[in-house]
Amino acid sequence: MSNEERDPYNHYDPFNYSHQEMDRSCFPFFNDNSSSLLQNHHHQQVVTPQNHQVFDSNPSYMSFTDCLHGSMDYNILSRAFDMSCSSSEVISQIDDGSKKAVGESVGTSENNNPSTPNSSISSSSNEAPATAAAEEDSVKSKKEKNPKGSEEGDDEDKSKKVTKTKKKEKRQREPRFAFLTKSEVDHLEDGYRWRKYGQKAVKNSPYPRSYYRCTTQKCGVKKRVERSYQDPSIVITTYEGQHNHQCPATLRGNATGMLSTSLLASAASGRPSLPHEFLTQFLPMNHHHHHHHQHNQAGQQPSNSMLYSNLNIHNHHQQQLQVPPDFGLLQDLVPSFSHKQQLDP
DNA sequence: CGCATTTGACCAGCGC
DNA sequence: GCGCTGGTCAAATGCG
Repeated sequence: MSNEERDPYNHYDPFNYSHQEMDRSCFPFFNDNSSSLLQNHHHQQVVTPQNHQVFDSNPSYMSFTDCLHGSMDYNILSRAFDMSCSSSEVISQIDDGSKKAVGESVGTSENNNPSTPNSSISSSSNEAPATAAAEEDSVKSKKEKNPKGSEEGDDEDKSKKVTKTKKKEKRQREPRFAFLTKSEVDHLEDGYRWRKYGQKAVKNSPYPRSYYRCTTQKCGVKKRVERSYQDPSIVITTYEGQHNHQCPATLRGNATGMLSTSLLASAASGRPSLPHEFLTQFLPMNHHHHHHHQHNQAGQQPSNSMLYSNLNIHNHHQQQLQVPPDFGLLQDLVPSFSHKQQLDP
């Protein structure tokens, strides 16, 4: 009780992304009519952000923006963002830094792949190889309750301890970013295959939050999907981690794929960090009108509308947008995303 | 039969 | 230390 009152983020904070740093960037989505992949939506709203408060933040944190800038040609991005979008409108896109001490126990995506502890993922992020191991450990400790993990039962105790220690130092999680989408369906098609692994009720919200994991073997990307309780027409999707594989939809070879490919290529030329993730995630998202029905309870292909965007790109120094306490109110968020603070001198 | 979802239990972090 | 909360696990179940 007092809990909520005290915590300014509590009214919202659907993903508790960083109670600290958060990069709230919005950007125009790939919205190119020319790319047949996108069906034009009649009511496309493009909102611009506003009410942004900018904070200078800790150096260890790399904002989404920074990543973008650092690893890829801005022109490409700009161009991409210039295109108009498909059936859904991105209302806002929020980048969450990697930090996060919040109640995320394990959270990191890699830990899902005990089979490939040091998968490509680890190399791409700020995490050391040891990290993966640590996560693996943590998983093990968790599993101790079930008898099946007989493999290395001996190490369990050991693992537990180690886990604890490592966990402490680690604490860093995969960078995440979220965006709001106006959609009737909860789980939007984004070209990847996801398996739902959990669902929880969201505090103060009648809508549950669903947890998904990329089904690709070595890929540990996760995403959370929930509907805004403030505006039920808005779906909040949070991605975490980076895919270490191609988007299945892309492989099919379509316009979107091409687009994504080129973008990815540029991304690859630099740091394979967030941008990559970002792009791989979003691009496919726009062509989801493609049948490719998924195991989605909302199998219908809807009229999602991506609203949103605003990419704050600052090359000079690390600039982060931290979400002000009231950011939590979606109500504020959405409508007020009408302009974003321009930091440019 | 294989894979995805459902769902209650479990766990870790945090505030009190 | 306790309770709350978010996140995850995994058995059961559903579905093609």
